[in-house]
Amino acid sequence: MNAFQTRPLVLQPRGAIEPCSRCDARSRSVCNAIPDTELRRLGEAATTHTVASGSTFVTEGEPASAFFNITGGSAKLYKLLPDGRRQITGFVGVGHFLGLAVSATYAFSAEAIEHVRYCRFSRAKLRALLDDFPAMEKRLLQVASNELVAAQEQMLLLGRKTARERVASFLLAQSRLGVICQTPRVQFALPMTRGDIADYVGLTIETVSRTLTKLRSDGLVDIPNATDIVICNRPAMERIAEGMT
Amino acid sequence: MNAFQTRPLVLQPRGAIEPCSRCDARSRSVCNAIPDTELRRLGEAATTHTVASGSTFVTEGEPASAFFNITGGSAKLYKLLPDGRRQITGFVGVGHFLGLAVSATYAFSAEAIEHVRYCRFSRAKLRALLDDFPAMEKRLLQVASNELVAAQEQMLLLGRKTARERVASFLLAQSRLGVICQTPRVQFALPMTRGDIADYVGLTIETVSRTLTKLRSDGLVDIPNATDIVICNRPAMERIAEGMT
DNA sequence: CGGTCACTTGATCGTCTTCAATACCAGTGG
DNA sequence: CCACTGGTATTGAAGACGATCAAGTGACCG
Repeated sequence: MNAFQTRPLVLQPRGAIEPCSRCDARSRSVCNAIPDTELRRLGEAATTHTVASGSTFVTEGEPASAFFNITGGSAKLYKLLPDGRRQITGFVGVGHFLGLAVSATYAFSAEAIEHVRYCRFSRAKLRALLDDFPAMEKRLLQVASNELVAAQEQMLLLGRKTARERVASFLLAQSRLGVICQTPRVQFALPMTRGDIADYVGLTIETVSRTLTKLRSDGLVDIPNATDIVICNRPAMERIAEGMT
Repeated sequence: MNAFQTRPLVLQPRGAIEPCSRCDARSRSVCNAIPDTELRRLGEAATTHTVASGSTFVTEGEPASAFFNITGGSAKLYKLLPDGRRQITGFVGVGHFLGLAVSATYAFSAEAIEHVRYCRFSRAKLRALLDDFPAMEKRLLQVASNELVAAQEQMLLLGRKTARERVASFLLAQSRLGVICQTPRVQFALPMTRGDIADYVGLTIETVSRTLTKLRSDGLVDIPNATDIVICNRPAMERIAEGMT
């Protein structure tokens, strides 16, 4: 289940090639708490990196030396049990901030599922930034609060929902992120594999696959290919996701 | 499963009877980010309340008008599905801070499992406090980060662990909070019911009960009565909790 | 084309749930 | 003192949902 792990390849001073002022992630990330006039400070605190799909760029249990801000692509965060069982705790995209843990080691691993670009802040430099820009700390607290709410929602899914409800909930959540076209039907892409979905919603690959085909045969979704999904009947899907069937 | 809901009974200005300087919770809560000289500010921002066991003092979906700081007793936080399925997302005790959600409504309900005392801060007053004491905001961010780590651990439990592993993990986590006596054996109390435990670890009451008796017959725990637990073999329990059986 | 990989589909199995009965304990009132 | 009650926990038997094991399909790529 775990792809062969490679290390990040590129490493450059942040401001050199792609200043924060032109960053795709800025509008969606905590960085927008820092005023335009101070963007150089921000740029100088970070280094940019890119990793290929399948690369692990954060490893659970290793010393938590830095924080990360995703500026391109998407990744999965996960925890492992010693025998290899895996729980994906979240998928993260552009603008997401990683590694806030207070403890000395990372509590999760992160692996790119698409080519990922990110900024890396050492603990010390982020600390200095936060001290100078309390607004950024406020934003981080907001972000963390929202993630906590999402985590509780996911606990409800993992602890109490059926396979059908889990898959429906997952599809709806994904549809809210990356919509491709929005007629009455809502189409969007699933950048992750069935195995990733399974490890996220606490099922097996086979059950995810079977559940998707069942949803299709029930006329609730369309699956033009393995990576694209169309929700044909959103209200019905929402009822399913909440267990109201 | 949900007890009849009553409303909080007592409501008094915080400083009037029990100043923050003598608060049991202070050392364990975010309040300790506020210097002694400013404690009056803190006291005036809050009102104190007490609720009996079984009372719901935060309700999912209602307008999120305030934040809470537990100063006595313990409570459970949970989410419900429309058909009554319940997921307890956490048990909280003295010093715990509740209600950080950014959204307009509470994302969870809170019900006392022992007689609970708490301080209530209106959003506006907490906002003012945080603006004046950035150290408190820093502490909140730390707390939120730690809770996020705990939430991920719980996702691993709910998504990937067996019944035996879940119960063992739960007992170990509880043992780290309220130890009564610590010989080689570790005894502690479980203030919550079997039903609460079940809804926390994503099982049924029956499975929790059966699993506990199995752990006892395996000589791993002792169960002098329904509310007390003794872990007889902690290393073995830790291996079980991590799936290394 | 052969190989790999992701996905799908089928058949069987096992863990946990469900349903049901019983035990237990504290509180209440005859 | 004891029967009665309501809530909680334990235990047993049967059943279901999802896991596991296994085979087959299709896309992509050297």
